[in-house]
Amino acid sequence: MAARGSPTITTIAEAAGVSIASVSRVLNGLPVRAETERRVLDAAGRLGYVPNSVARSLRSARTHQIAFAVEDIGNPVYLAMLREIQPLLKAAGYRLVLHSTGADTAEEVEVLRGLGQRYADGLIIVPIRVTDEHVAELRAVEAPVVVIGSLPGDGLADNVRTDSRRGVDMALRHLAELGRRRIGFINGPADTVPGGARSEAFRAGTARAGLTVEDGALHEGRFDRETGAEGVRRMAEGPAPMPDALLCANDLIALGALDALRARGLDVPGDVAVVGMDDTDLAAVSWPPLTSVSLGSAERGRHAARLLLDRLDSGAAPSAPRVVTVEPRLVVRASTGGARVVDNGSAAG
Amino acid sequence: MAARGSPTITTIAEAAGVSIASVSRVLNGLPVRAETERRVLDAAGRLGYVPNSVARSLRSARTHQIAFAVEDIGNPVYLAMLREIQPLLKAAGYRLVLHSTGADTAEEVEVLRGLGQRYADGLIIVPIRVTDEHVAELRAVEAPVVVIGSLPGDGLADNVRTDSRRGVDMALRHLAELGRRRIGFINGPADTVPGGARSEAFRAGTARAGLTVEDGALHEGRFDRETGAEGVRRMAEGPAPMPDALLCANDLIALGALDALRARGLDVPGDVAVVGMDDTDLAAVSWPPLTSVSLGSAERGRHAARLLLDRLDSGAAPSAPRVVTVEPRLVVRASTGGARVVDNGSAAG
DNA sequence: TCAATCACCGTAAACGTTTACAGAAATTCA
DNA sequence: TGAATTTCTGTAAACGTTTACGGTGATTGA
Repeated sequence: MAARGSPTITTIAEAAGVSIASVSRVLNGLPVRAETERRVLDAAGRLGYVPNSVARSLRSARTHQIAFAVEDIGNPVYLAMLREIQPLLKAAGYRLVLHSTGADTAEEVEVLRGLGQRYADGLIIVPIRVTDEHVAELRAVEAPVVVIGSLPGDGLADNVRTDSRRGVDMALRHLAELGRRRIGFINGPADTVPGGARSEAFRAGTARAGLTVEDGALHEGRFDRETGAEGVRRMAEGPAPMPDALLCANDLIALGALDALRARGLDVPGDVAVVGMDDTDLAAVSWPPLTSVSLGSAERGRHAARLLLDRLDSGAAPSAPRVVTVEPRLVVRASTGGARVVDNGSAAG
Repeated sequence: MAARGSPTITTIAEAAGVSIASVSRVLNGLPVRAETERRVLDAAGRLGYVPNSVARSLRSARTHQIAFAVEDIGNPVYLAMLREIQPLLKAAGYRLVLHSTGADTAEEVEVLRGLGQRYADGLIIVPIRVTDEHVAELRAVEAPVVVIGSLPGDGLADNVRTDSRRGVDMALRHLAELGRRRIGFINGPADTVPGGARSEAFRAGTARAGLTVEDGALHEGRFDRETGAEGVRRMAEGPAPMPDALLCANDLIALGALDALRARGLDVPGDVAVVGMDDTDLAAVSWPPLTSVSLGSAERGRHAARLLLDRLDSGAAPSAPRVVTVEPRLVVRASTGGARVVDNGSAAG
């Protein structure tokens, strides 16, 4: 048969005058006679043979692909994770399949279910919500999954979390030290994983610090700039006195707040101190530079990748799911005062 | 045989009391008797059957995956492309495999070569340099490839370009209208695709406008913030008078320049007007907001995805490679004056 | 020199699909 | 009712690998 299309192991075998088994052995470094090896390598080189990864995957039940699923890869938090995950996977010989699921919870579940097609050996997912369906699929799925963001029940899957409560406390303590007492809070949707955690953390933190927070100093919207601006507008135009500090549930919200404050002629940090969360690249770029609670996005990504690779590579020992918690840090910039100190929070309870 | 592991088409066939061919037919919507369909769907549902995509790919020689390769996905330009590409691919039923190659040219070539493994049906690549090896691989590769960024020879591959020269001209014209005459230029590496194009465009544009550019008003470094700051430092400390306008080869450089100008007490745009390139999200966030030449990153991504999907889906007609050129736009913000006008350049020659 | 051992190699089966082909069953028509 | 036609179904081959198994030829030891 004349060689049509790309050469396969069969083409090489014919060209080298050996069997396909010998070709495979040479290609996989199994012991063969020197002469055989020479002829196979020669033929393979001459014909430009490249092994077909699909056939390999079918035979070996390993795709050497790992999926990473987030709501929106444009979000700097997920991007920071991706930037850590990608090189680790590459170094371990895995390709990365990227899913941007969008805000629709059903799509996340769809990704989980899609793993059944076995196009990937494992999955790292950052769910925006965790529904019963998520839980059911997590139980059912066979491939290893690492979830970033707190999971409800124990033992569902490997889990990388962050300590939102601790992070919020660090921000509140910092503001308290600056003498701020009227703290406002602008949040994204409270029914999401991060929105819920941060709202709860704010409630708990202010309560513990003995601060009373008026209703007018709370605003809930989305995790975007408009929400930050809208929150400031409501607070400024409402009956209550303007807060002297704002905690924003992410940096985008904080940027929107900065814009709106500037537009109203309010000085930051003079009139209002502003703290963001996530410490994305934007925080360093904005003006004034934004104090932000780092929730260790990059670190969470790194841990997730490590956990998954561990499960995949070190035998198939189905050990119990592990939980890793990443410590938050407060990165102080000009939006709360001039000091450029990094408080790693190591002394907190 | 008891069903071990996930159910396959064989498991379903046994459970339904039909042949594997019938199962396949039902699953693919080919005509079968109503009774057969019922039994197969029933068994499949009961056992939670999910087709194995690897086996499908092997049989059909279609992976339904498309690779996207860039130097660094953290770069907002590539991110903007990705955000357009991803949903288009998803809608067309393709998964996205992401490669971040790093600055190493050899890795880009490796990605091209890797396509021979047939893990993807096509590739969109944004080369940072185009070497002879790139060209050779592009000729050799069988799967369709779309290159973003100008290719040297014609007909190598589908190609999406931007008109850097035109974009630079728009910026220069804008600065000229503001009365600026001493234009400085801070570039990234001139031996990269974008660096080369932008350097060339600046040379041509200033020549055409009859502007003389002194050596001291040129700086070349990397495409990062430090380079912007360093460029400003050199110009300010050099013997020549400080330029009254700076064109920066991307927004990151421009942000670094803004920082350095502020640090030296120079007013933007009063003393120095600053223009960035790429019009990334950062431009809108910075202070002052940055006038920037949009090179249509999102649009380029969209075109690339369309070209590729076209080739993949509309028959295997191996038509001649196509070239799409995206028009630049100047987005005017405060860093060159207060006006908030978008000049879409439709009147330019 | 002959048997026992060893190194290497080829045949064939398997991974989970899709599909060509031929045969069986159902339907149509006279 | 019987033949001709149509519709449906099952068997087997194929996609490109890896690998168990058995066989061949060379090498060793007496």
